[in-house]
Amino acid sequence: MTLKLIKKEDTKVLNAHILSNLNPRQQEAVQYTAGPLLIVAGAGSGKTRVLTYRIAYLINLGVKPERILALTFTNKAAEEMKSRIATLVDKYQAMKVWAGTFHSIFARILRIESNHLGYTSSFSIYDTDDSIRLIKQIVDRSNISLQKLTPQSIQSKISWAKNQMISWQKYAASAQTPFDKFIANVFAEYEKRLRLNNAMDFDDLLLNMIALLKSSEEIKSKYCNRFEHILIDEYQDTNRAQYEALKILSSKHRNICVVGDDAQSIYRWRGAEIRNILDFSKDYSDAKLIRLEQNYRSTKIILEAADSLIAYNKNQIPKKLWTENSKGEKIELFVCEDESEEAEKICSRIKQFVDTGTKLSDIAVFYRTNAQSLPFENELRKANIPYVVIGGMSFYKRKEIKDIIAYLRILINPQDNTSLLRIINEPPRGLGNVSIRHYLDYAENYNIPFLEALGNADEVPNLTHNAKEAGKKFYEMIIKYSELINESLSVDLILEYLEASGLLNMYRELNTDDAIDRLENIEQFVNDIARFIEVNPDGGLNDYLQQITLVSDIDNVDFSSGKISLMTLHSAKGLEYPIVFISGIEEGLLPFSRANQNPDEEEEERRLFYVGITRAQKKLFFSYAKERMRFGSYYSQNPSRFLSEIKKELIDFGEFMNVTNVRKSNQLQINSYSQLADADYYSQLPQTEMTFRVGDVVKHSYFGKGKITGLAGEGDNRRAVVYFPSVGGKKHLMLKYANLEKVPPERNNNYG
DNA sequence: GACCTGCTGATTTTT
DNA sequence: TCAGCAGGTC
Repeated sequence: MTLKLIKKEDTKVLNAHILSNLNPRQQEAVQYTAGPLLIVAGAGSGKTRVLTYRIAYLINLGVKPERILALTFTNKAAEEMKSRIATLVDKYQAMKVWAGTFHSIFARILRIESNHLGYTSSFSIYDTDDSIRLIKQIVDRSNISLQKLTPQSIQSKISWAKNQMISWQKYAASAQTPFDKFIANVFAEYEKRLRLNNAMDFDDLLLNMIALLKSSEEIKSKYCNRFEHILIDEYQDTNRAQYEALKILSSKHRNICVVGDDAQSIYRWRGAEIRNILDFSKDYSDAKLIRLEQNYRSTKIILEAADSLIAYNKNQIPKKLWTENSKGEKIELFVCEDESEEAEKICSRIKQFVDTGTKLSDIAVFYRTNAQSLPFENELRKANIPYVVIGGMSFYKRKEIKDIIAYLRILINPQDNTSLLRIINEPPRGLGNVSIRHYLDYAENYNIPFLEALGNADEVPNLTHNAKEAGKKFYEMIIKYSELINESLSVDLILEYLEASGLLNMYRELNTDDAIDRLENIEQFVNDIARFIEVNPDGGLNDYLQQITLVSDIDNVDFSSGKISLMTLHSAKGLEYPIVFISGIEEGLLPFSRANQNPDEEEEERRLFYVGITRAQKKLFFSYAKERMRFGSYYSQNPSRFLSEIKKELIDFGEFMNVTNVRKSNQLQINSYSQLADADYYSQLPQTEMTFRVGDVVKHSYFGKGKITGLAGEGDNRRAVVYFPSVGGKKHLMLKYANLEKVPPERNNNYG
């Protein structure tokens, strides 16, 4: 009794302390602990703070931390959340909270319960790249010519369907066109083979979680009872499958607290349904709505710029962000000739900041596509300014690393045919396509894994002596190390295995720059494993492999390091920097070209720009280039329509102020100079040279500059296929009508 | 079966 | 521009 009283008193004190750090709205969000709660949290409104304080508050109230489930979008966010909770409550309590991404938390549960769904606990998790390989195998076998269907596009269609919870059966039933019917067949076979391989793709982690919860009352109540409180960050980016899983998981206690900002929904293309957040109050009619509208991050100018931009979107939850922060400086705009000049200008501005004592880690450069990072990297390297590129070609997606991952996977999941197929002849060991085919046929006939067929080489028909021996030898190596590694995982063992694989020697013998690079990457990878073993002495290879599959680059960035950050606008979500440069604000890039066709996509692109702007705390820069290298040639670019949507009094046009004189309507038009110059230039060209070749750069009166990728037909029927960056795709044009102008090559290549 | 070479298509964004 | 791959040659 006494004990209880003291505890209660402590709780009061502790929670009073927690609440004292919050504004009234935030306090309300933390204290409303019974029933569904929707927190609409604008950019920079202290969303993470509210989530972490809420969890700490719950723990102080006596809720067991292991009964709290916190789902985030990135592992980084989960880690940050955990470490912040650890500063508010006991460290060991904080560690017990189930915090992670949907994918990693569900994978964790699925490993425990795998037998209920017919998988083993060492199932492989396939990333997109693995899925595409598997699809390619299926397609190659089908003997159907793909025409425009690439394995990538099939993968994205299948993934889309799975995100919408459309099974292959449903997909097949509604397939109308031959294309769709073909995809339906691939889809069915793909699902079958995933099972056969004891593997799940990213989407399966969500779908199988739902299947698990529906598999029995017992399991359902086990998890529904366990999670007394569920919190979801970035709710605007959840998809249908995540939504369904949450609905079941929260059905018992109904303590579901979702936090999000519809204005920051940028993953529609991946199946995120903004509707989930817009309809939350419909799904839970008793839901409480709290708006966090005070921004603590940015200056008034930055906030107003963001606000004036996002006002152009129609679909929104009404809200108005405000701040007590100072007005701040205007946004500076850099107009550049091309992407190299853009990098130069930004880099020299960065140097100014550095010279006046700004920390490098306070500065970030954003862009739309990963490909845009290169000129910045070059320029920063020249200037000796340390930087990190976040995202892009992820370390774990490099060929040599994926090969090693496949080597490791097969050790713990002998059913993983896709991984085995990847490495069976890498390095070459005398098992080419023909032999592999025989092994695979045998495996299929006897319904055994590919690996086992290698072990039974003597029984497999049609094989040459060499192919039999090579198969057996490989099989024995795998079995040997699989046993050793399952006994105990050590770096020495891994190294020995990699030597035995022949992979290291292959690169050593090649001894090219590229090979040396790859060897270094492998070394780094082994170090990574060593680090893992050190931190997780009880963890198996299984845990390691899962972790690296579900982790993104951004999770591994050390933000305290003294480096400039370069990243895409997507990666920037959830981060903040005192100084932000947003580059490449051009039509075709931002909004990205495909967005032209669909107002929803345009709105998403606008939100993406909005996310970028609202990352900035003190000072924001915009830049665009008049010409940009794409696919090896220069194309002229126009400033983004979004620039004209931002109140112009917030932007400092600097030396380019005069450009605004060419304004024709009340809409701000900043483009013009390059276009006018170009128009003059082209009109002076002689119009005689009209024979076209593939690879020529041409100009079309409407689509602008493009590159010929194909030619067909004769005479009046002569047609060209032209890639136009402005539309982000190809157009089929009749030369007779298209009036294409040829652009002289020296105009396209003589830069830099 | 391994290796070489010339062609082609890719550039969104990522768990 | 460039990586990955199909197709041909040894």
